[in-house]
Amino acid sequence: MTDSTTRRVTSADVAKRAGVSRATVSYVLNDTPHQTISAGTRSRVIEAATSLGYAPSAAARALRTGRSDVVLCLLPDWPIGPEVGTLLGNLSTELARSGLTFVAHPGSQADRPIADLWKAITPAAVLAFTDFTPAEINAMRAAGVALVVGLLGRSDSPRRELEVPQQRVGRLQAEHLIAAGHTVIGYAYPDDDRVRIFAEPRLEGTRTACAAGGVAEPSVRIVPLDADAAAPAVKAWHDEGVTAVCAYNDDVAMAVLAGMRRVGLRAPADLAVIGVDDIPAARLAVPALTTVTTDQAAVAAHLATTVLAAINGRPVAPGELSGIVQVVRRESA
Amino acid sequence: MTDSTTRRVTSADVAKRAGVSRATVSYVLNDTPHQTISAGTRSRVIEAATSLGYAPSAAARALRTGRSDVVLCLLPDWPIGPEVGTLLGNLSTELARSGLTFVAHPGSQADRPIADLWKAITPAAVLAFTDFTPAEINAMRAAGVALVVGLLGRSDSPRRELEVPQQRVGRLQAEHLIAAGHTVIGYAYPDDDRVRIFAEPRLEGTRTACAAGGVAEPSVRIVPLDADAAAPAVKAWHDEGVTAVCAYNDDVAMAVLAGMRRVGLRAPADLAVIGVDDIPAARLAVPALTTVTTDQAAVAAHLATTVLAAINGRPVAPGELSGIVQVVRRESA
DNA sequence: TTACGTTACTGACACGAGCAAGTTACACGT
DNA sequence: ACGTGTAACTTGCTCGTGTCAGTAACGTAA
Repeated sequence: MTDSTTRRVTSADVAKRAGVSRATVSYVLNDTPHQTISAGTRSRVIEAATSLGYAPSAAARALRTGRSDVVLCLLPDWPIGPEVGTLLGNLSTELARSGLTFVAHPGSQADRPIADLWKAITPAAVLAFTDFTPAEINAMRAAGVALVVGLLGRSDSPRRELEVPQQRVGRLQAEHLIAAGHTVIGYAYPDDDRVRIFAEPRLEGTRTACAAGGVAEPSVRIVPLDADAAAPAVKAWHDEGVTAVCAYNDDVAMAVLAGMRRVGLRAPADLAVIGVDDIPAARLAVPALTTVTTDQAAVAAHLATTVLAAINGRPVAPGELSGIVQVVRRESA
Repeated sequence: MTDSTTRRVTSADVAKRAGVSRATVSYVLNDTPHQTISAGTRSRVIEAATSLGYAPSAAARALRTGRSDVVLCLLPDWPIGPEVGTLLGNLSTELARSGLTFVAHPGSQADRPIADLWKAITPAAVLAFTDFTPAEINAMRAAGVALVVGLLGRSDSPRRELEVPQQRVGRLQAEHLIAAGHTVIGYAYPDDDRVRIFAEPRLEGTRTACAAGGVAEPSVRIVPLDADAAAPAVKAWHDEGVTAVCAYNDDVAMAVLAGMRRVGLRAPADLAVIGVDDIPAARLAVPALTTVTTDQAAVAAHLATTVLAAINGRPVAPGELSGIVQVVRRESA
């Protein structure tokens, strides 16, 4: 029965109800170390707090401590797919377990100088898919942000937690094709420049696998998401003797399939194709698309522990990332 | 050259630099009404603020005013597609233009009682795709949230800003098919119960269009995202005399196409199919998928003005929503 | 007894910004 | 000269918390 005119319940209300001072309430509710509280008082405070439905004001807390319990994730300006969506969802769940609130800020950073953004939220940590400049990182640190992570980016950035999974994706694609006996491999690179930060590490992984498997460097071609535009690339590969291609993702893989149809080639006989993500359309394609999935829950869990460790000042545990990506074997490769 | 040890720049710093009191700084920077400030002072304050790189602490501001300039959007627990992604991006841009910060909270509400969430952020407005209970709405109102919007939901909810666009989508699908001469229409309903809030208004729109076009009620069948599972539904439609189906979205539409392939039917000759969303895979399908797109930028703009109006206490302008959805004509219908 | 330590608290300040109420200084009318 | 009005400020309180520095009560040892 919350009355509309009711003011916010503050810790002073709890204190009055429990017959103690506000400080005591704070100590009890935060389990402040080196503060001795008698069992009786503790339970009285807790009882009062729950019965009043007390929840501390995040604004006041943030003002006092200089940081909030919000973890801010800056999303890239290109449309995110369902995979990134589930990754964020899992990450949110994982962080919530530790009392952190995860929020994402969509839209290009150009909208609003990102400076304003983290000043407006005062987050405990900031994650972003792209890089930060050293100046930006310093500014955030100074403003009380405990952790700044660029998930992907230039090779000189300190932390790039998503880099390894992305490379493994590309590696696994190539390994699958090489194991199937292919020796001349192509790489279908996306048309959209904005996804370069994802595409580069994947391609890198494919290159690594080719080198390790004693196979020539992959032949990289840009494949637009259009049958007519994809056809020339497919034809060029075929003329080159390429028998299998790793595609940046399932959309690009489907563009390759569409291009093949235009040129009169059949998968996997003339050209094997393997995608990434396992979007719903992949299993419905003709032929059904072989692809690589990532265990987003596992990645999220790893990311969450990294964030938590950094916020609490503990050393960051080295991630266990094996088995995080897997091939979904269908017809196209 | 921001030194790492530098503390946050406060309005007191600006005041000192400009040689005025803190209050004056506040008045200048907020254009407080009924406060007269001389031009000289005003420019000195502004100069000091910009040269120091001052940005007000959101925490302090939120504490004082009782609300922040954050607009919180609760995302549903099912994976969001690229369309919702761009909608959020546009909304973010649109709101940023008015000084509001848009953030999204992914993950199921079950993670964390939503009460904690808005207490932790103290947003100016809360948007959600699903409904709120009246108790939740009251609690938020009491806590200073200016606006609570359930974008979709039960018919007795006050505001459902996304309802109309969704209905128009379904209506436009059917209108397109009826205009092409079809008289027996099916509706391919999604397998996933979680998207029901989107599916219901779309189906509703299709029903409306059928009634208006003098055509029988659409034959609704659930179509899973799997060729084998979709085949029986397709066969049943064909036996029924259905010549065209509206699909919930492009994924479902592609499942229908896949099911048709299993059963040996061809689109659009034996059965016309129309999807929703125009995902990249739609144009790459065989046959290329006819579909309906929504102008997410326009929807975002409408949503943004609604939010702004409500926050500023102005009456909400009735939305101009015609021409927001359009058919992308390809081969399948 | 005094000195000292521990337990279990309380009082008061600080965080940074907004805003009501008070204070000058100056112009204007009578 | 004196009130009145207004432009152009400043002083000081407030929002709700976390936390440092007390302090009273109660031992306990010398």
